[in-house]
Amino acid sequence: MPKRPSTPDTALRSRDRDATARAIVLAAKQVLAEDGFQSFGVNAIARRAGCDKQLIYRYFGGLEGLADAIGADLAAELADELAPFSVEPPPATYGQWMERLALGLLELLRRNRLMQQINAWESAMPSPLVGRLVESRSVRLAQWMNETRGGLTAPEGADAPAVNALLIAGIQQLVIAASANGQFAGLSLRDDEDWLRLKAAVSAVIRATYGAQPQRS
Amino acid sequence: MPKRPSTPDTALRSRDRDATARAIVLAAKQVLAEDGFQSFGVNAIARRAGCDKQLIYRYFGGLEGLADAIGADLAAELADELAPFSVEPPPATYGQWMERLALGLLELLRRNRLMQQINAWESAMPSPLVGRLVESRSVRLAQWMNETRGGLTAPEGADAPAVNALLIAGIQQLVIAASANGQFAGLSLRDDEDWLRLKAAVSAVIRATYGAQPQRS
DNA sequence: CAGATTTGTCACCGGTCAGTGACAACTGGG
DNA sequence: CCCAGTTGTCACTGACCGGTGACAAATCTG
Repeated sequence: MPKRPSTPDTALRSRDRDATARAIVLAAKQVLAEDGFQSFGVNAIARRAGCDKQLIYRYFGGLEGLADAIGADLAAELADELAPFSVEPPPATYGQWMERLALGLLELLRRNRLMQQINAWESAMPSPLVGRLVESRSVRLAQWMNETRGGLTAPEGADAPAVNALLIAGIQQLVIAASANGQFAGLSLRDDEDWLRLKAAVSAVIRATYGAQPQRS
Repeated sequence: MPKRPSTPDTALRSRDRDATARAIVLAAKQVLAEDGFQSFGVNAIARRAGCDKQLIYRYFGGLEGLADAIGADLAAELADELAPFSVEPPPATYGQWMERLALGLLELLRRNRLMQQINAWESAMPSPLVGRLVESRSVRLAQWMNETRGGLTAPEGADAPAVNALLIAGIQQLVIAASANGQFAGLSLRDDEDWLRLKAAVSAVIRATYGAQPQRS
């Protein structure tokens, strides 16, 4: 046979733009989830995707366009992960709703290393790049909250937005810290028992603040 | 006059090793506080200190030694900032103590951009370098907590370590998010009124969880 | 004064980064 | 079959990084 310069059986690595673009998005998500936002650059992503970085510029117009593609990907993913928490019977009180939301968010965030990295990135060094990633996520989350809250309102005297922001921020920070250091403020956060203990504390705080009994009106 | 190659009046920039070392530590703190841990490198610090990066290696043995020097600096600073919260009359209940601690930490952290950056750094990408910065701070804080808590103990039924970690994590995350984005989860955190509102929420949560009345025993 | 030491500066090395232009290899339509 | 367009690769630039060796300038010590 005459010498064929390359790719004897080219069936595997067929020249498929869509497949390559998908591989790049996947590689970018992996790089971000596993190596952190420090490594989120064209070189590392192309290396991981097994293609040339030039393709990132050609197919996505650079990192920003790629971030948009990832954001769209994430929005769909988030919707899927959020769905299980909606099918249960609707909460009877605002406190029940918030408790379910907080515990669900904790569990979801704990198992999703990609979202952890995005949150850490957003906190550590906000940039238009990470902003594009966050946008779709927060929109989808707010939408889910409105759907599940029903007509429930917080008890009078409690500043629900402030209290909820405090609790969600705490959960987010604890998940990030656990992923980074395995503990926070002396509280170990490694195995499931540790997390069960924290979840109990979250429930206790919410019930104490919003009350366990139904609201009037 | 004959041509003198450099520094016509060398009185200002006298060759003083200690002064130069202090200038480097100051520059490093400024770089970290203002530009974030991304910029915490020998080049940026030397540029800001107005000297050559070689001196960082000579006087501190590299970035790690410099971090140790900053840590010592910070420990003293923290002790000064913590002092005002100790002079008041001792708290009567565990909840009062925790409330004072949480609000004090919030205020302290909010006004100290350097500690914000260190916390963000620690969460985003733990490294031996940032570990050296964190160590002295956490030791000093734990010491202060033991001194001010007196003999107070948490009410039975409340998992104080978990609840406190949740609250402190929330405060920390909110301060960082405010510094980065001016808001969190839709809660604006820009002017003093916003912070007053958050502080009220912190107090309300702590009182609801630990109870406003004194503990027995 | 003379020589050694300290203090400070500069130039350079290898490496990684983002971004770009040129080119090779493959594919499909005429 | 041939040619145009697509897909992918490679080499290169310029910038910045951490780190180091060589050297100039000031200071101290005898």
